[in-house]
Amino acid sequence: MAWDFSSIGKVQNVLTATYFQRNDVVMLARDLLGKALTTNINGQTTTGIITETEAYAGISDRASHAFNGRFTKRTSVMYQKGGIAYIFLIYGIHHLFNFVTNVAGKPDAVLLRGILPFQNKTLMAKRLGIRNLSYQHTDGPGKASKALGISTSLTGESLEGPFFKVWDVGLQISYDHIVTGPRVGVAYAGEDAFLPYRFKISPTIVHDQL
DNA sequence: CAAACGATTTTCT
DNA sequence: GAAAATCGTTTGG
Repeated sequence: MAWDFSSIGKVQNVLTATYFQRNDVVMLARDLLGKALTTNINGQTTTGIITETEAYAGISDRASHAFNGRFTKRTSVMYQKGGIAYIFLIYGIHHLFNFVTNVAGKPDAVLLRGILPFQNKTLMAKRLGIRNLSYQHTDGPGKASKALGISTSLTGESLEGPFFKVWDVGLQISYDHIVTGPRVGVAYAGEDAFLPYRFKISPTIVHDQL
């Protein structure tokens, strides 16, 4: 079943901090699939439909940067109240974007792992250095951030604007179109490496839109 | 201060 | 499929 893109743009509700402050980060990671993330960088707007996420569940999650209450200059934003961005650099190259969730003091976050280019694809392609943009150029956490112009300098910024906004655009992703599995690159996390905290929209559905 | 290590991507065989 | 690229953050002395 293909997405009904004709409905996108008609129902546009901005997700508020209240939404992100809910305490079930795993549910939020799944619920964010199909939502739209807009960035406004240097007066330039780009939007992607969220296609893949991972949940990082606070101080008890061995895969989380905040495991065991680890509090550093980098991770401190995770402990703020939900509704802001946590962006960090990985492998010296990639800027990874997270939605900080839950209330202050509970360092939960949802990692953005993939988007479907939606608005201002021209600029996204330019940022990526690509001629013909397709989903394979935005289907990883580093690639998605690059397409949206996200860098670590925006860490701590609000998800209610002016740099970031998250929209409910009326897309309903049914359960049978969501693939669930273990998180990527967290082999060091022991038992927690096997937790089913990764969610993605079924690739066949996404491919229908290319 | 030095060293090791990544919530990855790309480019090789 | 394996390995390099590449540098800020973290950790240990």
